Amino acid sequence: MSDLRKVIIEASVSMIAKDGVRALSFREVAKKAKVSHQAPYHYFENHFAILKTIAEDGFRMLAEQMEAAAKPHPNPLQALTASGIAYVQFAVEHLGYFRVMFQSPLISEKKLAERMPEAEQAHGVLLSLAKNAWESGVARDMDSESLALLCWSTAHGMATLLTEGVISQEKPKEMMKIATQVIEALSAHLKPKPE
Amino acid sequence: MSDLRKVIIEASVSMIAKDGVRALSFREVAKKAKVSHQAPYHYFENHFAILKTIAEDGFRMLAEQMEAAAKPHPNPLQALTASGIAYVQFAVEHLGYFRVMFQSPLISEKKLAERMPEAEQAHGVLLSLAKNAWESGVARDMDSESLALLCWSTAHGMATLLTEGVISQEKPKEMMKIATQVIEALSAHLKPKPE
DNA sequence: TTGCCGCACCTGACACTGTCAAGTTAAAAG
DNA sequence: CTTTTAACTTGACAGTGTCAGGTGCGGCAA
Repeated sequence: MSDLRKVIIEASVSMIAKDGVRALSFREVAKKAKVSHQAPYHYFENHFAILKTIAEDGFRMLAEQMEAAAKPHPNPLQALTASGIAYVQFAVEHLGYFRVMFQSPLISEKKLAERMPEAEQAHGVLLSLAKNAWESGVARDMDSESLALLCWSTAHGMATLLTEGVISQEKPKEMMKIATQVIEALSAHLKPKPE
Repeated sequence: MSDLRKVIIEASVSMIAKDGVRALSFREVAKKAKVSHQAPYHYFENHFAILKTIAEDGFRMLAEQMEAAAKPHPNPLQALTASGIAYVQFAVEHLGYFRVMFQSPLISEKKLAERMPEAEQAHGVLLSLAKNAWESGVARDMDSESLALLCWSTAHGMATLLTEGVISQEKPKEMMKIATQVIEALSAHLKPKPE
């Protein structure tokens, strides 16, 4: 992989993490990389193409991080919970990627999975964790897809509220404390009650 | 209130609902309103100012819609649940406003409430609904602020996943069916168990 | 009636943006 | 030694936000 290509992606991601998707500027990126304003076009056809690349990489990273977080837990509900916390952690640590994945204009076009297998794969990780939890007796009043969607919504909402500074503008550590608390509270209420 | 001002806001909101916050263009708006490219500057100091106005209006509308949805329910948990569904409905019906409220660059600056009393007020509605529910015996394993945050996260996550087309690109009616199902599932798990 | 004020706009210019077209230059391939 | 190709560069264009400076016109004091 070319060096400049990597520099361009890194600069773009950090610009987006700092000031939002809107703030991405090819010319600014080129300036940072000390190349001409057209150099980025050698690696990416246009604005849209770099966002797509970033989103694909992001979904790959997210899937990895969720799986890694779930792995050590033999209890399926605990595994699901841990992956939810990892989801928020990914958003906090890789805000640039996260914003592109869920805020960029490439989202609102067609079904996400169809045009991005990486997103489908990350979704698959969630679905299988939810299915395991459901089969172990969690939330039997709904189906496992609904359980997955409930968990996803909560984690995703938490992630966006925290990273977009709606709740507060704390340090990452503070953010994770809040997120962990909320997600574990949800988990506690999903746990089947022993009779 | 001036006529042109209203036209400018409406055109901006519809542009943002269609193609995202990034797609807002003062000059395009001016073209739509059939005025010169500088006319909008008579009502809004700059790009930022119109986003702020839209966000303020949006938070006012959201608070109203949540309160109205909760009002008819004597049961506090049902009231909280209804306001959660209303939250998603607001996002679906007023996507332009919703995006500005939570995606625009004015978010990630300082604590939201400090610079926008309207947002603080909407937050107040949520807090009081959650407090009522908590006092009626819901989710006693956490405090009422955490309950509020859990509900907010779920509703907000649901709203963004649906409106940004991550889950699917269905008709509004379909979206609301999914959202209602998920939020009521959460509600069912929060309900105190009769011994 | 006249002169002036200020509101609600307009015209023009500037720097900046994405992107098309057309070089350049140095290494690899034949 | 020529030709091709990869990795860029320079130049130009339309579109953008926004500053500076008009313009016309209704209202109002003299």
